Formats: sequence, structure tokens, C-alpha cells
Amino acid sequence: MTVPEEMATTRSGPTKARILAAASQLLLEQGTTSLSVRAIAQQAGVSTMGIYSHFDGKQGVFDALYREGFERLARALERALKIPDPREAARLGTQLYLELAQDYESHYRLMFGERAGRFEPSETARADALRAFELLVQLMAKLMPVRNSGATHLCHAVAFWAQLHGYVSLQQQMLPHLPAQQDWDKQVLRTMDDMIERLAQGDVPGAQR
Amino acid sequence: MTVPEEMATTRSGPTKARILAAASQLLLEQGTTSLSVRAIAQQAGVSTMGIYSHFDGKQGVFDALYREGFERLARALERALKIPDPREAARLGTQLYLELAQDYESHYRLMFGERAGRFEPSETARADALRAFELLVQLMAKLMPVRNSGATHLCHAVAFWAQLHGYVSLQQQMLPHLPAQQDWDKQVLRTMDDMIERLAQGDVPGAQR
DNA sequence: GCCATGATATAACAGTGTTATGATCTGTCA
DNA sequence: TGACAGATCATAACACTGTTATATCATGGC
Repeated sequence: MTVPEEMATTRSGPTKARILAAASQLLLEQGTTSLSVRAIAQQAGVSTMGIYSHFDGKQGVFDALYREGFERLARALERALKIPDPREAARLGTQLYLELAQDYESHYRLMFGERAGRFEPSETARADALRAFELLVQLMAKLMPVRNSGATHLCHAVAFWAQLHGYVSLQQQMLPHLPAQQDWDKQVLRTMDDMIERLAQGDVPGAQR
Repeated sequence: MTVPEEMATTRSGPTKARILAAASQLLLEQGTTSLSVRAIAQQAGVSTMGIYSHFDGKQGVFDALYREGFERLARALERALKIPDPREAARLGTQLYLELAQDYESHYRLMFGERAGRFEPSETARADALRAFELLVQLMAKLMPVRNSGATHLCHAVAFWAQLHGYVSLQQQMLPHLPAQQDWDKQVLRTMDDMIERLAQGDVPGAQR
């Protein structure tokens, strides 16, 4: 029905980008709960209806922000994959992941759970998420002995992701309520380092039968 | 629309419990997004104002559900702590944690992030959460060599929790979008088993400097 | 020139949490 | 028993939310 390429030259292109930028900024500053259609429209200098002309309502904007977050994550993992040394690559990937989760906390929460309102990512958005995950699998595969199967890579990528995401999630939501945790970031990096070392040495006892 | 006889004896006591039960049921069936004040009131056979008489509005109801979830978790961990063998205790704790996350998914999501609307747990609610966490620390302390410090116990309890919560969180939110993961539960239990074994053997390389 | 199409603005609708206001009922005390 | 105090009730209103409808306006193509 709509052909974005042709409209991009006229005027809807920039305004669409401006709406997205406004939404992203509001999301960064005030979180998902304060992100209303009217607020986005006002911030972008557009009528409320503009959100429905250029996007598919709030769903569409959330979808774009969701994709934006996963594209950022994919770029970070690609950057890590360029490092030749597998352990260094995995470490950089971990570090960039943590930085992204910290700098774009609201985006991160939109990506992982917290489906604000009734938001569900679209098919294409989920494809972006999947692509980021595949890059993580590559990062893990690089780390492990070559004779391991793809299924093994996938298992350990999920375990690695779960550990990392678990830390981020707990930090974002429970950390202020927990007994004083000094050097949280250091502990996370140390734990992930240990995990990387174990994977590199193939020391995963009952991992694959 | 008069109130029936049976509940007229002592008004505020049972009705408060009935509201909470109705909210909990609606949360289980329809999730946080469909949990409106009017829906709770209707389900409980109470006027909308009843939510504000017996609770402090929606915040209060969410707070009660939050506490309910963490009390359930604490009971599960207490049950696990009764097992004499440390490894078996940790394994049972893991299993009960996973069951709770599955059977009360919406409660779990309310407890960990997804602060629906502008919900923030109260002081007492956070105390309940902290108590559940302390039981987890006990479960970990039981597992580890006695000469380790309390700080070490805490670090590993957090790492354990992060791994477990990470799995649950990914399962709840990303699993349907990931490439086919057969035997997810089995993988989780295996990973946690490995972690338990490492902790029991004191095999935590760079964990404490 | 004109018309058609898309973006705009305004308003309205249904829903949300919350507050205000009397009316009704309960328990207590004189 | 009778009456007052306080809690609980129903109803309505307010300020929001996302969304839809409608009418005005500007622009591009013939």
C-alpha cells in the first residue's frame, strides 16, 4: 500500500525521522510510561495525527524503537566479532552489551520484556532481534572448540546471554533494593570472564550429554 | 444492589481478601495490561471506590500482588533449605523457582521489572523481596566451603540468581522468537546443576580476587 | 486553470486512574 | 432503644490515555 522510498524525498521522510528521534529522546529521558502519542507529536512539532500518518500509531513507534535498539546491539556485536582473538572478542562484546544496556536503559527494557501497554514486536522487528542473537552465537562459536556442533554453540550462547541479561535485569530493577553491592560492574565482568574462559577451554561438564 | 448476608458480618476483612484474590486471578488470566481498577472491582463484586477504601488504589493492589509473589518465593526457598544435602537443597530451590516463574508468570514479571504503569514497590514490599533474596544467599552459603566470607556468598548468590532469572526472563519474552529450542527446561536445569557443582567444589577461579 | 491525494487540525469516543460528593449502612455508646 | 460517628457505598466528574472520524489545507500532476 505505502511506498516509503518515494515519500522519502518529499517531506514525510524527514518528519518520520524527526518523530522517531523525538520518541527515542523522550524514551531515554522519561521512560516508557511517560511516552504518550501526544507527547511524541508535540516533541516532534507534529500534530497528533502525524503519528498515525507516518507510523502505525503507538505500536509502530514502539516497533521502530525496538528495532533501533536491536540494530544498535547488532552493530556492537559486529564490532566485537572483528577482533581476531576469540576471548578478547567475547570480552568486548560483553562490555559493549553492558554499555548499551546502561546508556539506553529504556530501549533495553522495551527490547526485553516490559511490553509497555500491549506492545508486541512485529515480524520484521523480531527478525532484527534474531539477527542480533545470531551474531552472539557466532561470538560464542568463535570461542569454542571447532568440533562442537551448532546446537552446542546455540546452547551456550543462550546460557551466556541469560547470565548477562540476568545481571542487567537485576541491576536495573533490584539493585537499589539489595544490600550494598560495591563493584557491581566488576563482578559482572569477572563472572562473564570466567564463563568465557570455561567455554574457551571446553570445560563444560554435562553440557552436551 | 444490596450486599448479601454472608459477607455482611465483618465487612472490611473478607472484602479486602476478596479484592486481592480477584486481582490475583485477573493477573493470572489476563496479565498486567488488562488489570484495571474497574475490572478488579467488578470481579470482586465491589464498587470501584472499594479499591481505594481497602487498598491505596492500584498502587496498593499491585504492591500486595508483588508481596504475594515474593512471599510465595520465600516459602519455596524455605522448603528447599530444609533439605539436609546442600546440592539437593540448591537443586530443589532451582526447580521450585522455575515452577513459580511458570505458574505465576504475570506475578513474576510484576516482581522483576515490568513496572506496569508507574508502579514502584513500597518499603515493606521491598523488605519482602529482600527476605526472599536472603534465603537464596543462605542456600548458596550452605553450598560453599565454610571458610568463604559472607561477601563471597552474596556475590555468588547474585550470580546464581542472575543466571536463573536470565533464563526465565529470556524464556518468557524471547523464546517464541528464537530458533527452535528443544528441551529448554532441561538445559536450564543442567546449567544450574553445573553452577551448583562448581560452587560446591569451590571452583570459582577469579571470583574473590 | 483544476482536481486528487496526502498531511494537517480539531473534535470526539472509549478507556484508564483518581478524586469528590452525597447516600447508605455498621458498630458503639448514652 | 435511639442517635451519633465512621466506614463503605454508588454515582459522577476530572484529567489523562490511544484511537478514529471529519473537515480544512497545501501540494503535485494533468
